[in-house]
Amino acid sequence: MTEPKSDVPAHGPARRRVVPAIALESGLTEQEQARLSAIGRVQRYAKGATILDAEGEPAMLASVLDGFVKLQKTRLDGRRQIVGLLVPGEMIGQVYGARPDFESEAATDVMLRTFDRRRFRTLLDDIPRLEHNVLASLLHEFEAAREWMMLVSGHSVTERFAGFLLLLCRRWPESCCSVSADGRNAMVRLPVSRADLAQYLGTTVESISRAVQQHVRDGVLGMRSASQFEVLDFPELIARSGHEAPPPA
Amino acid sequence: MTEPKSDVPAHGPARRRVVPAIALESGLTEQEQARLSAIGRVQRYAKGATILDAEGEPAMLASVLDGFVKLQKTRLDGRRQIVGLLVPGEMIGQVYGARPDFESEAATDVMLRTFDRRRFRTLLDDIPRLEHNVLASLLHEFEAAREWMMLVSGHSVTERFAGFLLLLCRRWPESCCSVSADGRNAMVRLPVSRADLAQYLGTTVESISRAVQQHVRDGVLGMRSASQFEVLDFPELIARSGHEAPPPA
DNA sequence: CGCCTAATTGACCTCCCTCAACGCGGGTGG
DNA sequence: CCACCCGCGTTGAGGGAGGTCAATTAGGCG
Repeated sequence: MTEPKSDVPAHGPARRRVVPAIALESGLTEQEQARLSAIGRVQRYAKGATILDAEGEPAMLASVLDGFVKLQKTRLDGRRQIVGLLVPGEMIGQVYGARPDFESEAATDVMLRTFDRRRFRTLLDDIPRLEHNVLASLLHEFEAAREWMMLVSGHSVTERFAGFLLLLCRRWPESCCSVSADGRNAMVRLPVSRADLAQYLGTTVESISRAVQQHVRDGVLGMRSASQFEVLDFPELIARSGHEAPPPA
Repeated sequence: MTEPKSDVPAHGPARRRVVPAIALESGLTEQEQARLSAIGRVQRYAKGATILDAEGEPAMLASVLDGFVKLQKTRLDGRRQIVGLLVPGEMIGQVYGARPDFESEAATDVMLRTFDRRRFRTLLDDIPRLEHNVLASLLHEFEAAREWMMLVSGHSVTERFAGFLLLLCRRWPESCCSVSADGRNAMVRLPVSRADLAQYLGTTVESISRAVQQHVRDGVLGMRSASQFEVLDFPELIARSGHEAPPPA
């Protein structure tokens, strides 16, 4: 259960966990689960919808059930800086700190479980195991934040795009499909537009396009459609991302 | 105690907390503190020393007592990418996850309290309050990571350098001194070399130098020595960092 | 006083951001 | 059924920020 044993070689065979399925409920008694459910509501947001405003009171907490959510901050000049992409299992909103911090926006259609922040904290005091689960979720998010940092600080756009594809495979394997036996190639579907991608990677649509075509020309990627790629050479793609290869164990 | 009431207006009067002094011991009983002390050892590392290797077994955990520690990852091309700077109160090493993840290196001379990881986790199960403190420390680190991300993704080098100075004042006020009454100017001491700074900001020593001279020419900064700056115009420096102004409350 | 390292400055060149044009598909209305 | 349009992706030309290499200057220490 902690190792979903996916057949997707999230760059390289079986790296890390794939979809964490960190659930707030795990390990809770029936009664505790009931208390948690009592204050939670499942809500859906359409792609592009703002979930939490940076200014608004952070009265809500939410756990991502499906889809992904971008965390961003608006700069003085109006540009939006993405600081992270939340995948299922991660939490939106400051559980402890009161500061609103970042805006969260639905990057795709998403499904959330929302909680009243005050009530959730009460529960947190009552149920140590819940605090433990929150901590686990937080750690996961933390790790993701560092990965994200490695990604956006990759130097060339080509590098960042390669890194993004790999990140996608590793953290969101459902958008990756049909990997060949030798693990050298796979199909990847980009769930976002070029414009979004440009924003994520801190660049422009034009540069994204050029980076993609570069990879295609070099035979690392094949393109079925604008959002459907075939990875033709995994090792080369990894090399181009500039990151460490996964532990060859 | 949680509000050290520093007279340093960490860019703008009294923003957030200044030095958190998050201690693992806080709120523990005498006996619990004794158990914690029993497995901890105070250790010193000279500037530049490697504390934890990315490859080595993560058998050790540590809490930073003094100085600061850089978290970094080595890229394929040998360049080192800094993903964070740990200040006193924060923890090194994965408390839960087993993955070594990042190398940690002493950015200045540092003093740590180190723990055997296995024993620490045992303690964690026994003392819920300790887990709570770890969580608090982690949250702090998390927040710092996002701030760091905002910093390094600032677009021009000039912007990033301005942001770094402000971050330094906010998170490490001891390196900032003698702020004038109106809060417009202050002395700031850079605790690191240009080479380190370049690494932190993802750029080169030359570009750092040019950025500094730019600020000096424009009258935003004065330079007493290579590592001693006088902030002549705080508001302008903040504006140049490209970040939101601190809440003007 | 001479050495060594850190910091600065200059010249050059690459990458990518900007502005602009163009191709393509999918709708809608005639 | 076809013409048109509009959003999206791609391509091209030009310029600016900054990385790279190299030379010069300023500080610390024997």
